[in-house]
Amino acid sequence: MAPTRQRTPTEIALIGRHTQQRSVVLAAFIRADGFVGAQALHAQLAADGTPVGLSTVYRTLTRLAGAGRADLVRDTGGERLFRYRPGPDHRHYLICTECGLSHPVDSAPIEDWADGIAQDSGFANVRHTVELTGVCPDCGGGQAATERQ
Amino acid sequence: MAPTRQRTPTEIALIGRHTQQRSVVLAAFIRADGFVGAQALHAQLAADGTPVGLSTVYRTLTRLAGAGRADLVRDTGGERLFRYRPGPDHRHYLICTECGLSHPVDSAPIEDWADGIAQDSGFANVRHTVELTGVCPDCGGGQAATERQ
DNA sequence: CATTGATCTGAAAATCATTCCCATCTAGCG
DNA sequence: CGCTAGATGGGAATGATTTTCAGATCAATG
Ligand SMILES: [Zn+2]
Ligand SMILES: [Zn+2]
Ligand SMILES: [Zn+2]
Ligand SMILES: [Zn+2]
Repeated sequence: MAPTRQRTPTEIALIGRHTQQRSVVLAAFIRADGFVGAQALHAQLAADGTPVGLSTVYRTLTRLAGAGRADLVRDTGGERLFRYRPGPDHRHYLICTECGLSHPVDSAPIEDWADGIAQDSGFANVRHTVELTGVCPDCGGGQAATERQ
Repeated sequence: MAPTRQRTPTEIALIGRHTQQRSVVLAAFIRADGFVGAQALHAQLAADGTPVGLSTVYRTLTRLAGAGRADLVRDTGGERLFRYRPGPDHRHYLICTECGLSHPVDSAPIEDWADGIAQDSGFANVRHTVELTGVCPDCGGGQAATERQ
């Protein structure tokens, strides 16, 4: 194997000590470029010839999410899917339930709305989760029906 | 025990055959008046002296959700929480993370926004999940900080 | 460099919600 | 009253995530 020089991504500083495994996990996570599950990432790492323990993958992703560098959703099966978030920005996605394609949406109206609710309600520390799911044009055969959960 | 005549809630017709267990589960579910997990409902039923199998509780709640008579969210631990929905209406709540108090919010702006996204994106069958959580005035001691997930 | 205490890793075991299996009931219909 | 598709329940199975903990690594220090 060629001696791959590891960079030291600044993200790692956010989540503790710098290690080989974290470098590799982070790199693969970024490369994934979309929502990935811990298990899938673990499998990918093994396939790439840089195996890392499943626990370590979980720990790394969980910490990244905690540090605000990863978005987190749950698929319908209850599995957690992570998505790398380069900056501190906050956004929402429309995700295809068939192929996983994720598509950022303009969420300014939501942010304003949520901020307004927070103000009016008297609740403290108001957070929101907004998920949009659907079937993308490539996957959906036909007519566009819009339903509400 | 007094012979409790069972009504036949119309909801049950939506999800199949009418049984004692379904009556009892549905009654407890409605009485719960807020988000409940299947396990909690199962425990409640046992405490009420009308034990029902856990599988049956799961089946009943799942079917109600399928029939559109229950809202469904996941708590941070991955557990599914159900909430009885009397009519076909659709709404969103601001839920206190401390005491569980849920507070309906005006979601018209969200609905419009989501509908707009659905239109523009070309995605079919677009659904949305919107959850607001915070600490209600009774539970929160002090100043109101608003964070974004 | 060598030392050393704090951290990290990973394989296996433990958790825990949810689903599956299947022998046994029962609602609903004639 | 029978009959049968549908329903029940308890225990086993599943599957994602977490915990455990002994040994490996890191980074700071002398
Ligand atoms: Zn798609
Ligand atoms: Zn937002
Ligand atoms: Zn409260
Ligand atoms: Zn809505």
